Amino acid sequence: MIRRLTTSRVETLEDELERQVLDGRFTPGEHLGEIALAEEFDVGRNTLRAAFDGLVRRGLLVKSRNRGVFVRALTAHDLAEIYELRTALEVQASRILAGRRSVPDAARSAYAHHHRLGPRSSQRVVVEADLAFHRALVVGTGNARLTRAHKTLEIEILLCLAQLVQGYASVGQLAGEHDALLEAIERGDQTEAEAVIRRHLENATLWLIEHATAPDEPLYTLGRAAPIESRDLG
Amino acid sequence: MIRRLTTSRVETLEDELERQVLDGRFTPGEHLGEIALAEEFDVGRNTLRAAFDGLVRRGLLVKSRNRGVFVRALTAHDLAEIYELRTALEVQASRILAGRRSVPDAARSAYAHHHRLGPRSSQRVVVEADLAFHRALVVGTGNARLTRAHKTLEIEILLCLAQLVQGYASVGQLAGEHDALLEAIERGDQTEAEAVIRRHLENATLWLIEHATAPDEPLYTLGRAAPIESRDLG
DNA sequence: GACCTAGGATTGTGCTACAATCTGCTTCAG
DNA sequence: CTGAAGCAGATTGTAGCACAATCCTAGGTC
Repeated sequence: MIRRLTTSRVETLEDELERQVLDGRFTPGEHLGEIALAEEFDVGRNTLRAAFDGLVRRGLLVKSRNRGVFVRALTAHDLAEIYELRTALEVQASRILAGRRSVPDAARSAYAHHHRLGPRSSQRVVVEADLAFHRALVVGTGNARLTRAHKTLEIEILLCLAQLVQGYASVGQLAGEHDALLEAIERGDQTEAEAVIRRHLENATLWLIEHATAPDEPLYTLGRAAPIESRDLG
Repeated sequence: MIRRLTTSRVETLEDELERQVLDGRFTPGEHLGEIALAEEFDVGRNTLRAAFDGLVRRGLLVKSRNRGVFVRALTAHDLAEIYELRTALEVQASRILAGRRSVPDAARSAYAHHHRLGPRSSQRVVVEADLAFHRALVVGTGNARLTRAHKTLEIEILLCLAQLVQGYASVGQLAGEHDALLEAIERGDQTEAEAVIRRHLENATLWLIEHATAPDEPLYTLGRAAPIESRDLG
């Protein structure tokens, strides 16, 4: 794989903004002004706008013509949508892997790492370990498009966790289900693998929605209201 | 649903470029120069670049730093990837619909429209009718993210058809399988619905790959070679 | 209280300038 | 003749300005 030696200003900015949004620097629905931010990051307005575009397409921001971009405010409904799509992707990945009877090495080590975590680990670490396991399954298929779609979802999941859910399922519960999945894949049992991952994600959905703090409607901030519709998710 | 009254220049340009690429104005791998195209469409370089960005993220173009954008050259491998992802999405959609025992009205009328086509219909019409049926299923779930992902794939499928497959499966074959799917959804039989759509798409994949003209490697045009890697699909 | 209007603020778009980088050609050593 | 090094031209990357288009708010009128 060929890698570029330099990264463009836009990409750097995009990553930095993503980090700040996921870290909760901005409140959900907050308006991001071009001029102030371009000045803060010391980039041109063009560059900032390009970075905005990227984050809009990744679902972290929403854009409203002539009003600017806003931090996406997610709802329990979004959570449900995200997990439906996630289920679609991971079911397919599990079936593909089971069809080959091959558990990716990365998935095995991600499983071990996750399983090793104790109850004292921070939520951040647990979440990342859990996601890493699931990611490894998808990446293991070798399908770049499947992987890209999953990556987009991961980011949205992190945004959900930042905005409307605190806490996370216990390591023990998750690891048990992960184990069952790996076992089914190893046996080449596609039907069972699908059933296991489906149940696993359904459990996760129920848990998350139950622990979601926000109602079904987004929380608007004072001042400018977040837009109703964005072009790419409408 | 709220719609904007005006469309931005970037969006217009993006749609126009998409149309031209799918219509085969450019050859796969062809380099698109900023200055010439900005002049042709009578827009600023900024605007054109924004449109490029959109098409890159939609997978129609690939971008290479300091070299510009190129028309994406698809291969049989891409075709396989696309259909794996498509299967993931449509399986999930079928299951959701079967879980509700509800066939969307749009799917029913799309089915009727497609079924009504004769052997004299142009390929373009048949393809669009077939896609419309599948699209209706996904849209019918009401999941905007599922829908968005599917829409992206539709565009890539059209690009595949333009670049490396001629012809299309017969209406009779497809309609029969569509009918079986609707029937399973109506009965609320999730397992059967999944099995039917899986088989249907697998058949389609095999047919397409068999009829693909290009080998597994992309065809490069003379002059500037298309880039190896793009950021979003790497 | 509902509606209309003016003003201020922000984004949308085009243009120019210059830096960064890639590509291809020329040159030169072996 | 082959291949590496370096130079020159062309294209993209980024910043900054100017002005048009649009939106939001506030204030006034009925």
